[in-house]
Amino acid sequence: MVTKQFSGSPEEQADLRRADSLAREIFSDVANKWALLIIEALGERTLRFVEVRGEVEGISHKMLTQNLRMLERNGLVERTVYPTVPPRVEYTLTEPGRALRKTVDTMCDWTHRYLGHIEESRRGFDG
Amino acid sequence: MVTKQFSGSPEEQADLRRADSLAREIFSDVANKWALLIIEALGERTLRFVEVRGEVEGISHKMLTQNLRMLERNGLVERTVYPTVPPRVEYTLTEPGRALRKTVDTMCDWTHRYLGHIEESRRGFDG
DNA sequence: CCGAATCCATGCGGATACTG
DNA sequence: CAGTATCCGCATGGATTCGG
Repeated sequence: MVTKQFSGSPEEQADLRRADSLAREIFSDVANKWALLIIEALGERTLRFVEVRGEVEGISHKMLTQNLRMLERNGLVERTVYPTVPPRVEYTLTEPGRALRKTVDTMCDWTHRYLGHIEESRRGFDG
Repeated sequence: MVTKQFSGSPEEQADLRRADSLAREIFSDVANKWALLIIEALGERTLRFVEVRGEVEGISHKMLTQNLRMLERNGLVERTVYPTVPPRVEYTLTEPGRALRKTVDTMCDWTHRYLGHIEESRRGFDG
C-alpha cells in the first residue's frame, strides 16, 4: 500500500501524500465483505436490484443500496434507470469494476483451495 | 462464491452446503480492511507486534490483537513467542497467508492504477 | 513489550413504513 | 420495483488499566 518515497519538491511530496490517503480511502471502501460479494455477484452479467439481492446471500435492502451507491460513486458499477412503471434499474460492472473482479475471483479461489488447511488450523487453535 | 451444484446423494449435498457456509465464513473473516492491511504489511518479513502496529496506519492496539488472533486461528499467520523479559512476539505469514497476500497485492495495484478514474468518477457523482 | 479485560460512545446495520 | 427515511438495538472499536 505504501507509495514509493523519493525526495522531490514539496509539491511533489504533497501530491504523493494526497494520492496515498486517497488510495487508503478507496481501499477501505472496497475491502469489505458486502462490496466484494456484490462485485462477484455481478460478474459479467447485468442484474436488476432484486436480482443482485437474490445473488448476495443475507444482504439487507439497506446495505445493498448503500454499497451499490458507493460502488457507483467510485465508478465500479454503472447504474441505468428505465423510466417505466414499475421502475426497472439495472446494474453492471464498468471496466475498472471488472478489473477488480478478477482479483476477487482469485480471492474466492484462494478460499476454496485452502478450505481444508484452514478448517484444520481452526481445530488445532480452538482445542 | 457459489459452489457448483450437481445432483448427488443427500450426504454429498450436505457436504457441499457445509463447505459453502465455511467458505463464506472465511471470506467474511478475511475480506475486511484491517486483516488485508495486516497481511500486506507483513509481506515477506517477520515483524514484532509493535512493528506491525507501526506499519498499519491508524490501527488500534485492540483491533491489531483481534485480527492477529483471527489470522492465527485460520492459519494465515504464525505467532512465535520468545520467553524473554520484556516479551518478544513475532508474526510471519504462513504459506496460505503468503498465497493470499499475492491477491492483496493485485488489489493494491488495482487501487493505484485506477486512482485517477475513481477520483474523476467521484467528482462527477458528487457534483 | 505483549495481551486481556473493562468501560463506553458511536455508528453500523436490520426492520419497517412511505413515496414514485 | 426501486429508493429514501426513521427508529433503534447491538456489536464494533477506541481508550484505558492492569497483569505477566
